[in-house]
Amino acid sequence: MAKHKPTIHEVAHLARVGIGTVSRVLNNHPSVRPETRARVTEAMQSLGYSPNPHARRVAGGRSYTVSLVLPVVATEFYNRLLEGIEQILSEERYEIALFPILSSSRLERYLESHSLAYQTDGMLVSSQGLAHALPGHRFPTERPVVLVDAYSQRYDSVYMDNRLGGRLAGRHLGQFGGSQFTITVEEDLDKALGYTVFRDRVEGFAEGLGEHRKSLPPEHIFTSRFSAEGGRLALQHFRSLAQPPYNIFAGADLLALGVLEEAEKMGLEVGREVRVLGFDGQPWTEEHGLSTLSQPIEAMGAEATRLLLERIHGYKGLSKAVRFEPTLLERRSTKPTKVYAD
Amino acid sequence: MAKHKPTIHEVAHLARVGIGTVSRVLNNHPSVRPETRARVTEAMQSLGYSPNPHARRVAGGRSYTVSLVLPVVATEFYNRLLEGIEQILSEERYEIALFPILSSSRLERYLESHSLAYQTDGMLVSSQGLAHALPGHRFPTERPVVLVDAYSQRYDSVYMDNRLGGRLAGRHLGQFGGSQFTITVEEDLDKALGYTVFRDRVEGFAEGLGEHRKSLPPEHIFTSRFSAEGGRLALQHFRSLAQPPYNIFAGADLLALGVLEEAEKMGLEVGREVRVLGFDGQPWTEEHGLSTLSQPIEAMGAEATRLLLERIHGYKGLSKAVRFEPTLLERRSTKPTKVYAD
DNA sequence: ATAGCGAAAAGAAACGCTTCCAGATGGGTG
DNA sequence: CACCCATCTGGAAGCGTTTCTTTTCGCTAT
Repeated sequence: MAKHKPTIHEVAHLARVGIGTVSRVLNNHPSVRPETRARVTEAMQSLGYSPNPHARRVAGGRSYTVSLVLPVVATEFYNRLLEGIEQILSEERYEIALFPILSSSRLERYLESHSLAYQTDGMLVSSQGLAHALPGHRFPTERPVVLVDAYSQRYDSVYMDNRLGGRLAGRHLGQFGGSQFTITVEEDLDKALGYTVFRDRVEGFAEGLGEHRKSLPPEHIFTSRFSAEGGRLALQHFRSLAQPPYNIFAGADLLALGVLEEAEKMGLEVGREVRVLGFDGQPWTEEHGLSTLSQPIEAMGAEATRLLLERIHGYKGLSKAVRFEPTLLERRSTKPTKVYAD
Repeated sequence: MAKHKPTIHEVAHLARVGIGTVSRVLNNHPSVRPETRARVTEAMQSLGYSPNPHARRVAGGRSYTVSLVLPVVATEFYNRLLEGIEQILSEERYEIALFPILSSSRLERYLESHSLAYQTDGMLVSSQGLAHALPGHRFPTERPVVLVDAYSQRYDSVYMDNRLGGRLAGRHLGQFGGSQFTITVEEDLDKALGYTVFRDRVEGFAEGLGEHRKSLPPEHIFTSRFSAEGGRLALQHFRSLAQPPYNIFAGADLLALGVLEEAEKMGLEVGREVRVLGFDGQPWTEEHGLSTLSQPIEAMGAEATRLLLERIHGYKGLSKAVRFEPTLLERRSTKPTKVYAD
């Protein structure tokens, strides 16, 4: 633990080059001889040097840091999104600064133009509502902004086609006999953020069922908070409405997990008496044999990051929107028994 | 929206002073005549000037930014904690940089010494486990660190006495007739963070009941995830074990809310057949008439921040620990009917 | 050999601030 | 009235980088 962080000068001295050369190595400037570059890299290693981002920012106007503004509902969704984002950023040696929105008052604070969020090279914003809450739908910054899991005309955006996911769910579950149900999440907490995620999934589900000439009665929609226990209550409720088999499209894997737990407790056979389909494609769904609509969340985060870096590097083209599609993973929880003709 | 952010030079020019004076005004240096100070302040106002934190950091070694490392389980607890912290920081014109730990891999990344988390003037760390996970229980930084809602010998810390809270719960509910129950939260998600919060509360509860010569049978402890629905399942479960009245100590207000919801659905009278006591003292408990153990969370955050700023300003004393106590708020949900003699 | 050229490297200037030192100002004193 | 001291103020130096200009070097073409 050196008391004193090594500077570019010490690296330069040790590698017997000028400070300019060290800087060029840091910034991957092409005109450094490979042999010189190696010497500098080695010196940096041996000194444990890492560049001071504040100095870089002052001198070059770039901090090699990107802001990520996101509502933290601490779901695995954001975990995985972050995973995808950090993957790309670390490859490019960028740092990430997180700005979680926990309340709307916090949101407002982030919109003030002197906020730290704007002191970085660019912003990734993951919140539909945030983009809309702003005057003129723009952020008070000249730096690039990319929206993740949200859509805007002004900025580049990447988003998940939740409605399609719902439709796939309807097509899949619609093939089975028995009643159709769905569990959705109350948008209460997220209303400030303008979520339509779960609504889109339910609407898509109804459409998908329609392709089988089946419909979704309003009382077959159970609204819950975002928790496994919500899924358990949902199954209890459905059981009071109809006889097995139950076909249940859960708006999230976590809800589906609750359904599985409760089915087991009730002694209902999963895959026959209770069929349940989740949404998200969480890693743990596999071990539970849970069918799910897998979302390429990491890929979405990665793509957003690539778009942002492209802008940071000076790309000026028109803003574009990239759509991602969920895909169906069929597992035991919706095993297609010989019931359907085909 | 000026393209160009005003600098200290422009402020100096407009106020007809030197840059040194402007800097002194910024840093509240005493030796500036009030009249000069006013002129400078006015110039800053009219230019919309705000100092560049990166430049301040490079020049003075201080960035007026504090890191907050915390596990984001997006509970209102952290919301309120942040509230208390930001209150103090904004008074002192400090900024805050948040480092939410969403997974343990992220945790490790934050421990690397070049991480952005260490580029600030000090750290507030809210995670028991984090402090212990470190080699030698120290963070790789020379800058001050203060622990919030955690305890350590090496650093200043402020913490909540959860066991006392449980004891208060036991003393209160123990006075009533009927069976005693508690709902606790599985520590699964938080095990990496070394939570003992909920365990402490349950242990305290048993102690408090002991003062009434009552005990807490293991099967009267329901373990749930952190959700309102968990409280509903808990009440269902308790009902299968015993007749009313039920006295329920919920480890969190959110769980207690579920109990209230389910009691209403079951047609059980709250305050007589079902008595429930929450923990946290969330603002919304009042409108629900929910008794709760109120935690001075904001005060705890504020105190931690004060300790940190004190260290940043150079205080070198021995590390201290400040304990905060929950207090009982009695509301309808545990209305003491004439049942008890006193 | 030598002029000429392009590539690579050195080092000065600049980024926006803090800090320090020297200079200016003004009032009190002998 | 000269002198001294305390109080304020101006601006140069410096923080750790990037970037631009200048210098150096190693070749090729004459």
